[in-house]
Amino acid sequence: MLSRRLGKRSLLGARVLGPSASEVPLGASLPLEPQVEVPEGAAPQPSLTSKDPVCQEQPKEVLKTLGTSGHPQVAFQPGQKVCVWYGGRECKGLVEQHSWPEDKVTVRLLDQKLQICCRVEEVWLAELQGTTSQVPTYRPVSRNIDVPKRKSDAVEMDEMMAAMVLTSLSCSPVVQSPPGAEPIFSVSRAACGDPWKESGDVSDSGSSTTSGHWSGSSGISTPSPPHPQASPKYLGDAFGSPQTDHGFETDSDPFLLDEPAPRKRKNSVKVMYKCLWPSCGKVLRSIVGIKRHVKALHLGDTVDSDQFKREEDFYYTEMQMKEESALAVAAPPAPGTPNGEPAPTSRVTSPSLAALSLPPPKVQSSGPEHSGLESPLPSVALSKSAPGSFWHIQADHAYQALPSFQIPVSPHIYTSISWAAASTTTSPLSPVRSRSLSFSEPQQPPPTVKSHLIVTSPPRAQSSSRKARGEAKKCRKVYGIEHRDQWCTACRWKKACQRFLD
DNA sequence: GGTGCCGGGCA
DNA sequence: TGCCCGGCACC
Repeated sequence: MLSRRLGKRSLLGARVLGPSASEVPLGASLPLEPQVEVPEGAAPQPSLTSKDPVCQEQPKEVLKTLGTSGHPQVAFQPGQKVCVWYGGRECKGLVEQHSWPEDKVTVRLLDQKLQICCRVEEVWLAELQGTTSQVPTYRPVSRNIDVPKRKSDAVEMDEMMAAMVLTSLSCSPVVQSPPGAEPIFSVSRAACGDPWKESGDVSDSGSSTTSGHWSGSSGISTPSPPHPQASPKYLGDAFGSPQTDHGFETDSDPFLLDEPAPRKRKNSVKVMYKCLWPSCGKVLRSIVGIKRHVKALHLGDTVDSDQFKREEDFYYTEMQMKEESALAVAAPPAPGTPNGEPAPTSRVTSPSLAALSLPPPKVQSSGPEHSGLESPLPSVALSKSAPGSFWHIQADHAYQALPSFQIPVSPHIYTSISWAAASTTTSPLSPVRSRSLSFSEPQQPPPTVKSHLIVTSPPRAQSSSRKARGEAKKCRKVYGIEHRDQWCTACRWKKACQRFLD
């Protein structure tokens, strides 16, 4: 499960070049190979020769990124009946010529009176069709995943969004492909006619791949395209409007209306989730939202097969960004300015890492949620006025800011924080009294550990959540309600009195 | 019921 | 962050 999750969650898995079909059986997990190899190795260029004008009419549906690493091929004989993928469907034809050095087969289509030139792996014997053992190594459907037809301007958005995704992923320790890889890919894809664009309606009926989303064969393996039944709103949102498709979405997302917005009172680090779907990059604030986004927009809502369940888990990544960065993200960068790319300040987990780090939102919540008294802040330098009021000021400051370990009771006497019982018989404002502070010490283990350190600690409240009522008089009692203005700030705010600490 | 104060809302 | 208050537990 985990391995599967890791593999799926990996963005590399979203768009990687795996070995050819002969090297990896169908259904096997894809190896993590940087996508940057696309332009280098098996050239993702048309697999057909350009010498034959007919070849230039080769259907663009045919995936053009087949690996050429020499896997065994069938030797086609002239006149042999074969099947070839053409025009989005299988066509029967006769082998005209099989050029071994080029691994090309010239096939004359029977029904279209055409002669096409294609790779060996794109051709399979007609008489073997239907037998599983001889399923041709090239099945376009399994490698060229359906993508809905796009408008022409979608190409620009593709590049932009791809750059966004890649930029964010460039921080990943797993992905090390240079940032230029993705644009190269996009450009080449666009240059070669954008096979995504025209292959949207290719049926997957003949494919026996495991999930339909992932191909075990070579070539540009991409996840399944947006489901054609996805709501038009989201289709338009994701593909139609570059202005709004920077992947940033606030809680106005109707999908998120039913989930509580995370408290942003104290958390400075915000966890956001970014869709890793190619050319999407949508960023949502909640895991549920991103899952729904992936599911609804990319995987398709109506898919009910088990193989698609929780598939959306693998198409988003977790980002932790500072609050201001998150706000900056909320404002879409100007189109065409790559520097407007949201820069997660903390980290961007690769999909695989994100899988390990889930559930993420609690990661760094401990610090801000702690009360100020438990925060290991440095001593607050105080330059207060009269020594007589020093304690008062210090006490009040202790609530508003943070007390140091040694609280100056007077200019010469410091009271160390301890759990020792305080003498309540002394005058509350005596500058020489010994005082103990009952609030928790910073940088200390939980009270269970502390309790054995101080034998004389007063009985604490059994409830750890609520502080025991102190024995000392509080401002309310000392000054009375009529002199509320003389109370310490904490008392005025109905907080734990910081002037008459227990 | 009075009091202390935690938790949370609001500006 | 400062200020305020509801509500709860303790006395």
